[in-house]
Amino acid sequence: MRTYVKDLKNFIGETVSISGWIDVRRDQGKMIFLDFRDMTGVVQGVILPNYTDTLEVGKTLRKEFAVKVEGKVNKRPERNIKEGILNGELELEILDIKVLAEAAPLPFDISLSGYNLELTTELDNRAIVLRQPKIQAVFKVEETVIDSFREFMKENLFFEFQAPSMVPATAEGGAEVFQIDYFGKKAFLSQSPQLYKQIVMSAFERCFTVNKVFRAEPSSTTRHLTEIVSLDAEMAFIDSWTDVRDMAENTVKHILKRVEDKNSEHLKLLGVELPIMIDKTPTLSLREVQQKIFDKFGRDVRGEKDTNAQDEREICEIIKEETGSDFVFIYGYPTKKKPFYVYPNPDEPEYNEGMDLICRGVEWLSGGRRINESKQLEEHVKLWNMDPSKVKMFLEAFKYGVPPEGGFAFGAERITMQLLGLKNVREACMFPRDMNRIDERLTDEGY
RNA sequence: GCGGUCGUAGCUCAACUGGUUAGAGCACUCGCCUGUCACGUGAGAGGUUGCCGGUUCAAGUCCGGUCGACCGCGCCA
Repeated sequence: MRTYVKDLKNFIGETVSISGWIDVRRDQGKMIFLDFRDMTGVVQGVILPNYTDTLEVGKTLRKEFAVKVEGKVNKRPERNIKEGILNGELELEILDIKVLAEAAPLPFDISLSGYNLELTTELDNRAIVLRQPKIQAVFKVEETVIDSFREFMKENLFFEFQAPSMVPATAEGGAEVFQIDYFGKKAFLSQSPQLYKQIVMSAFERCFTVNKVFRAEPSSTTRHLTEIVSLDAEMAFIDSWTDVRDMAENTVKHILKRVEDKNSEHLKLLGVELPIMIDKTPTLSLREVQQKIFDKFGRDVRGEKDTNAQDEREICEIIKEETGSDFVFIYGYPTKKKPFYVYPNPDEPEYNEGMDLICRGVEWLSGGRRINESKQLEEHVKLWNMDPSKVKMFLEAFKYGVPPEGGFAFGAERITMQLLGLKNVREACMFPRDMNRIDERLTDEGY
């Protein structure tokens, strides 16, 4: 019967069997200390001087050997108690060790304190690095982000569906897409489930999807990947785009709360403070944002059709100072600058009711109200120079009574990156794909 | 795609304005060590300084090219 390392405190005085990896070996000559790590934690084991056979085995053990250990759970002598760590008050008196698998010498230090790699080394050695506690912490936080998104959506009666990854034509026209050979014909990898979630919304009222999307942007930056996890939501029967904003805000709030609750140990390990979302997240129009940047920094971006990276950093700085919020919603972009389905403000049709949520200078989420009227939608398709036959199924959905609606989407990797203050989105993605890497580095000669 | 910075041991880094045999920590190998917890300690092994060419009495260091990395911008959600 296997005992998990985290439960050892319930077995003081008893003999147990644990399985795990050797974290560290500290060889004292006549006695050997071994730290064992399983998925639940770490415990110190000791081979005492009178176990001569086991000591022989102990001499041959190295880091990361997978082992099965029989031992007696003892309270530590008073002077050897380590405060504040798991199993600091106990240790395992090792009776027998069976090697399940030997490990080659590690190419670098993966211990908690010794780990220090360049990003490219980290990615070139992903399989090994995944054993490092801080790296594991990042992905456990990401797991919570995705779980809690799903959880909040379901609490609010959103229906989860699976969006397709292979699509017939570019959905929005904007971003670059990957073309695939589809039985000798052209198909594409989906860059967004946008049109599908609107179709599903038209029948299910509220829906969401967690799925992979692909972008062939030739963008080599700290926040672009070619394959990302998109968290998408869409809801019908809204009164205003602000209903969508509120839902987005509450979703993010829920995610922050869950991460705080479930990952406190991981956050501590990574030494990060979560961004602060105040009760009512400040909401500004694009023009208000540009005016504020002008007033504060004297940099005139008034009249620009969108925010750039510097604008986003500066407006976050201003809002943080004014309100304490790390988040800000920006709405009211030039209609022509956004996709065809975004709803134009009826009072001022050259501006739309699309919105972005910016946090600490980086975009987290985008969304807004969509056009729900069939005729207006068809007009926009023409105005955007799109071929109506390419979005036939989409347009059809809107012919049969679709109420005012909207939605939002965000990237799981970017959120994780931002939550944890990571400098590069690749750190928030277990197997990142970018222009120069698909697990292996891509070169002109190979692959 | 453009610009900046960089490329030295398995990993992380050092080597002042060009100047002896390119160093350190960790990891690795062989010893010593009965309370360590990043154990300590003695010794050893490990390098075509990314690659190609050039300048110079002399190049890790300077120049040109090339490949690669990181950062910023552009593009993009």
